[in-house]
Amino acid sequence: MNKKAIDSVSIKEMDSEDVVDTVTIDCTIFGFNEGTLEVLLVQHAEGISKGKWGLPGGWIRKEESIDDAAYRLLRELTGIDNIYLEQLKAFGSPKRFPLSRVITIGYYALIKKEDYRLTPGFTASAVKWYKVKDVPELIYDHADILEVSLKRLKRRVRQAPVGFNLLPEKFTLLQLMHLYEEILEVEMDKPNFRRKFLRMKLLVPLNEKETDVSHRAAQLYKFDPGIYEKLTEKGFNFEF
Amino acid sequence: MNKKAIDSVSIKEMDSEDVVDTVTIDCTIFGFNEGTLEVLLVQHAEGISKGKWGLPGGWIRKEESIDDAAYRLLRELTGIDNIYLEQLKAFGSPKRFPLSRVITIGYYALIKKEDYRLTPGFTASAVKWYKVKDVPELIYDHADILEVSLKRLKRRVRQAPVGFNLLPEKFTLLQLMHLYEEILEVEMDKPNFRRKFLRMKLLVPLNEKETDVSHRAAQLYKFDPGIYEKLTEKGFNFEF
DNA sequence: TACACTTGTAGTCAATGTAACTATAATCGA
DNA sequence: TCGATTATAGTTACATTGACTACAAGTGTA
Repeated sequence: MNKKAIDSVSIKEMDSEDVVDTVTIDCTIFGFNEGTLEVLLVQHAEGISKGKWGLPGGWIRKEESIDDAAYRLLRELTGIDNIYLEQLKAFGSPKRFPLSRVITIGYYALIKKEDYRLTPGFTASAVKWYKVKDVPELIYDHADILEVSLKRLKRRVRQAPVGFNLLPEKFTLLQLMHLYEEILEVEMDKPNFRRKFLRMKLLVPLNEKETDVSHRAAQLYKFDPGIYEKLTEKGFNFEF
Repeated sequence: MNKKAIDSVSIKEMDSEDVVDTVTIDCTIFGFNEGTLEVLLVQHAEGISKGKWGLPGGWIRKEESIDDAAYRLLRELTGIDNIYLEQLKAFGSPKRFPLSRVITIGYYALIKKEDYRLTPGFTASAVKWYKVKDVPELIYDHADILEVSLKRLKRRVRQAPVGFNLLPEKFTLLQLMHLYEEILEVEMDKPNFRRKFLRMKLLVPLNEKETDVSHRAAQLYKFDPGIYEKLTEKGFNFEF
């Protein structure tokens, strides 16, 4: 099988044949920008899907675990090392990939856009942030994978404070609320949101306020890593 | 690769080489018996894992989806057709299977033990129900898969009424409560449980009561398939 | 400088759900 | 008929929530 034809994105892997050749990884990378949820898509430069957009992905090396492969691919694409990453599930329709039987393992990642920088190795093919509500047609079953990612994110965000991985280090309560509103597609009440979130002691108020706003500046917060970890493990229940 | 050596359980598949040879399926099958949660394990009859117990599994045919493969394997093993089945995730440590690089896709299933019957094709190798708290050492990474299955079941049972798939058609409120207690490993209060569950209108009281009990007979219920479906999709929130 | 406007933050109140109980009803076996 | 056992109903104190109102703190403008 000609891997070059299959997936022009996984440039680094194409040189080596030392990969599992029936299983790939595809990853939905979420970012949050000015109140809007976005995904990172790549444009395939050659092969049968030339010109079309898809989720970034690649091959698994024979000597690495699938999680390691996902981290590696993400690092290669975004330059970020400490990333929030979770496996979704495997996608395995027999016809999902037209040239041969390839099963793909879906992942989704949450990144702080401020940390993100495009790495040189990838500037060859186009890479672009798309608003989730505005993605173009995707190759293969990537629309499926994106949809499952979104559902999973919606569920996850109500059970653990993973949303923070999309926000900058310092943020206001309103930013946080807008994040939840955007992901869950609901409208919330400011005072109630505030009360609820502050009660769980996850947020640490900083000695800083917003700057450059034309109204009363809001308190900036960061989150308490200890409580964050506890809540991520134990989970909470965030009903709206 | 000699598939016979890898997994003696997937007898039916061994004859055919028309399978994806780097990916398997392994399935945790849960049953509920007299207040205890059980899993169905198989004993490998030959190969490197001879005599050891593991989760039932097998190969994926080239022309079937992975979900179809899981259903097929389950049907072959249990004789049940309409089974509750959900994919867990893929497991892919490079060394999880000693002979070659094989990635496995974990599933978990819930069955009503009354429906279960062992099929002739499988009586060759030993098949046995084990109490979840009493499983023997398992091959490969099957202990991992079982652990993830249990975690998933715990989470799922609080979000949708999937627990019913483990109960017989007709059941009492107390049986239902014991099921939740067993899965979630908590103790509950009868009156409160009753009130909470009845309020969601999921249960339909039958014109029948328990028989052959040496105390006041309890009302028998079945669940309302319409509401069941709605709740399974929409989810609920069952905190205890 | 005063005032309007915007957004942040605090507090109120009724409705709802829950945990921990107590109390009563039904049934069986002795 | 009585006592034991389990089903089912009801009570109460309490916490959480949603929908509000009110006020504070800044900005920009007349």
